[in-house]
Amino acid sequence: MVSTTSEVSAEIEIPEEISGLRMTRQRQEVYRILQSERNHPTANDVFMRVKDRLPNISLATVYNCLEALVQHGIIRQVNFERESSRYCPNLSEHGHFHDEVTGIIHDVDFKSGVNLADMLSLPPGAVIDDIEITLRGKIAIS
Amino acid sequence: MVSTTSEVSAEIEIPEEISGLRMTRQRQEVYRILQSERNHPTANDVFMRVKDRLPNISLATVYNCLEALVQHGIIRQVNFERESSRYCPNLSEHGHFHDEVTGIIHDVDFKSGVNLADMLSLPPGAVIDDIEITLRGKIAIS
DNA sequence: GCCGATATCAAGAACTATTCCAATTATTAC
DNA sequence: GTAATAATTGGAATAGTTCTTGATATCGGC
Repeated sequence: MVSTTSEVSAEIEIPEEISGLRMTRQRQEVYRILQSERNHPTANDVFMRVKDRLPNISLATVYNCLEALVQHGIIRQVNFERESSRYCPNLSEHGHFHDEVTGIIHDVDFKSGVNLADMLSLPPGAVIDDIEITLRGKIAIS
Repeated sequence: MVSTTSEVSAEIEIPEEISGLRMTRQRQEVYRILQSERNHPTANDVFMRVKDRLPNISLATVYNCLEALVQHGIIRQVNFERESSRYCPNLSEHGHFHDEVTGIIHDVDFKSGVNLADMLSLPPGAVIDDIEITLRGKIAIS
């Protein structure tokens, strides 16, 4: 049994397997939290929230689950400076704006037609596998 | 006495104070290493190299020096994933290309006339203080 | 040049995020 | 149902960095 309609609000159905990864109960719940709270939580944030539903889960398992989900391309791991890693279910290519005042992290999409690699003087022969863009700043009061 | 011409090759003259920071012997030597070896070394790399000239320096002092230099805008701290921080004397706005095969980090300049913020759908009112661009990939054999 | 105030340094302990390990439990394939 | 495999747990271990404390060096005023 995966879930019933009698459970808490906004239930998200998660299949038993995603891109070859067996979705155990723990992985489902970890994934569900990332889906419902798009706050870019840390492993510890996820751990504290997932305990409501799986009181016996360990932090190591949360790390394992997050790693498995990242490895299978189901979520993304995001790092700011040397702070704790954060996790993000938004798979579209995007950057992150880190509000220095509130600490909130906003996803930032590229405007259509933008190809970032064209803007850069890359070393000759460079083949890009991944791009990461992080902005830090404030949001002016309007 | 800061240095003499009899010392090792490619001596770099460093003033006694840079942007309000007192340049102690330790800070000078740390800075000198960053200037002469543009490898984006880690704190530990710097520590090992600086011991040639200051055998009694401690790792904590290297961290302190690097922090002071970063805080005064004399060098930049660069982070990849959650690896050790690396340090970089290149103050011009630039990104980093991380070669996954060799581990070498290449500075990547923006092509002239590019304003990155224009390419992004930022949250309304966002004021950017800092942009960080990291690319990961390989360099194709030519 | 001397003296108190301040800044820096050194050494090691402490801290934190993360990973590793060994034992247990769950799941799958047959 | 059983053996093989994979996942989970809890605690120990690790690595990078920061903190603490006492010693040392530097600065500003006299």
